[in-house]
Amino acid sequence: MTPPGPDDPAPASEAMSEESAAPAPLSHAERLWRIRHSCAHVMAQAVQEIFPEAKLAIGPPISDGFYYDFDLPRPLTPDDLEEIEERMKRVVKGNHEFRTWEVPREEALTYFRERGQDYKIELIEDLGEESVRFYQQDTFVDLCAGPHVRRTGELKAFKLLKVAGAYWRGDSDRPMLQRIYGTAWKNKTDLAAHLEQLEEAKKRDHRKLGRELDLFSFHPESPGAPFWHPRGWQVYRELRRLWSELHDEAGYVEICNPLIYNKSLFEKSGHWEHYNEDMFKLESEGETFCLKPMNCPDTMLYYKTRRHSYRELPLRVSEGQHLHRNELSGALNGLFRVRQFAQDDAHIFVTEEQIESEISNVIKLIDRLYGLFGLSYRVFLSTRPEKFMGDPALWDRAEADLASAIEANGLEHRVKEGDGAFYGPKIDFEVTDSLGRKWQCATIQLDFQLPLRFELTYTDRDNQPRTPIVIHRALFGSFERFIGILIEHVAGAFPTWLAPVQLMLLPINDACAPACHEAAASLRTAGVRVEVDDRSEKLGYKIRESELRKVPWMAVVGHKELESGLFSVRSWQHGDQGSMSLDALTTMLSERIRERAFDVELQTIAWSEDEDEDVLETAPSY
RNA sequence: GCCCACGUAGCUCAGCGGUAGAGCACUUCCUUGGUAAGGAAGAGGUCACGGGUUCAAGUCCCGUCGUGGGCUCCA
Repeated sequence: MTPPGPDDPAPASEAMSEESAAPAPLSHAERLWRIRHSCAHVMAQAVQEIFPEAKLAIGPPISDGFYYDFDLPRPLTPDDLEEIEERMKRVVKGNHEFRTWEVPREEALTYFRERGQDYKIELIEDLGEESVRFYQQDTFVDLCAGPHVRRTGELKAFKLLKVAGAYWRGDSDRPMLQRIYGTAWKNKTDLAAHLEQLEEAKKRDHRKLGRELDLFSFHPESPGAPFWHPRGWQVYRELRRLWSELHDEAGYVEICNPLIYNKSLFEKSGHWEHYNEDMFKLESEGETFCLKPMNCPDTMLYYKTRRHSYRELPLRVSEGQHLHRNELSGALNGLFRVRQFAQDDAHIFVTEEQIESEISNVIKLIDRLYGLFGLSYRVFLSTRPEKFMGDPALWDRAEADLASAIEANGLEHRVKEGDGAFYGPKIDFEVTDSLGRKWQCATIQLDFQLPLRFELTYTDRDNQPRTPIVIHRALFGSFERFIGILIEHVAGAFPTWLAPVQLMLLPINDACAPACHEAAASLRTAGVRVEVDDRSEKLGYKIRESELRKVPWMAVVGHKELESGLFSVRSWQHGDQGSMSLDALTTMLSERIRERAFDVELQTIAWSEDEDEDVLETAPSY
């Protein structure tokens, strides 16, 4: 059959509406998926009305919304978005039916050839099916597997958000298209909640807070490398201290290796072949050196400095040196994507039998760590990919060990089939922050290959050399990125133990300042980070300043306090806390600090995340 | 790297061909004040950098650097 033109809807006998096709009740996720997918089509119609010569690429639903890629004669402006949105609303008002029908491959190709829709042609050719499916609403026809909502009138709540460049099929050698992103929900309430969440995210952007709270800065002289200011570095130091304590307790040893290596090291590890482009390189005396992009190869060198017995394993070696990766300039993003950073890295050398228990140990460490920050997380197990190295039987056993280590810790996990690295399976931890955003932080990766490449051995019970297995693992991921996540998670208001300044003493007038300095000295001895705001300003002014700096605790000291010996304590979150002796105040603070109490009330925003998180998994695969 | 946008005082921004502006922050002085901004004065900018157009360029054009949004969540 010939696909119907805009004024020639498909014959009723051949056209099928979703109404008759899908009698089963839809899950919430499925409905959202359809709404978003349908919005993409309506948007494409609007764009095509404005630019009849527009070439359409793809327009799928994504989490929170949808996008569509277009090849257009000129760049889009924000005004264009408004017009497109207006036109979309008109289509919605028309309450047009979504119709669908099968089209034989050749006819579909002819249809799109006549219209110069090169990308659609390529899609059909790549599909390699005998027939494809068309969808139509109002005047707009598109190649699409569907399904969609029944009528455009069901698209009640959407908003176009931004225009971005996107390569056709994500390939930098192919044309750059213009992508319009939109968000769509089942009703206006959900849409408003989502927009509010976006607003809130903007407010607590770590780059903005980093400047406002004087934590760090970036400079063109070293793009992608954070300059840590005293307050930000204090947070960094505190996290490092925590990290060292946890690892000392857990039986790790820490080493400190060089930053610069002859490229031969990376030839041996295989990075030179695969990672070359991402490394910073230096020349010296005719030799090529690289700033190390990861700690594994040089940790292997450490292992090889002497012979090892099976009695030493598991050998847990941590290293937190700075790493450099020459990330694409356009990929840099605050603390989230930097060129210089430190991973809280460790490599554990184990025997095959030790995998399960050692993985379990790492999981416990991660669980303990995240608990300190009020972060919940999910666990993913990635299994053997199609292209892999090593013994399949070893893979199978290792995967089973990883799964049972997860279960032994009472955790649930999802399997990402075939998503492991070629050198071994892995477990990823994805934390959810207070705004419901997900971040992949901790990772545990088994490596069967690196020990072989470096010819690592240990001497087993029977006096025979055996090859150990290496476990790569990081808990925070990188300190830089984790601090960025943390800043946004707590909106800049750190728990007491992490706060750059934990207590601000506020003398009511100049006469009370000396007493404050005395108290400050005593508090510092007790390990409290305290400052005295002894400027000749009014109390209200100083309080405001400390509030804006998100200092968790303040103590007002005036004549009253000096006479009674009781300080007026105020907390950042809850205001006036009544009076307290210096001793009691010191005890209260040092307890919180010692326990690393998460004394932060997270301000969360309602979002429908749990309802749509399975959208992609339950959706048809094409 | 690529597409688009942006770059004016430390920060947030106004100015968009005709002699650089505001608020906050900063400095000095007055004020010694009790739970989120006391008052006055002052200092501070080659308008990112480099070219070009023009009698005249933060303002228009080109390039460079940086920043921001993105660049498979694949019909």
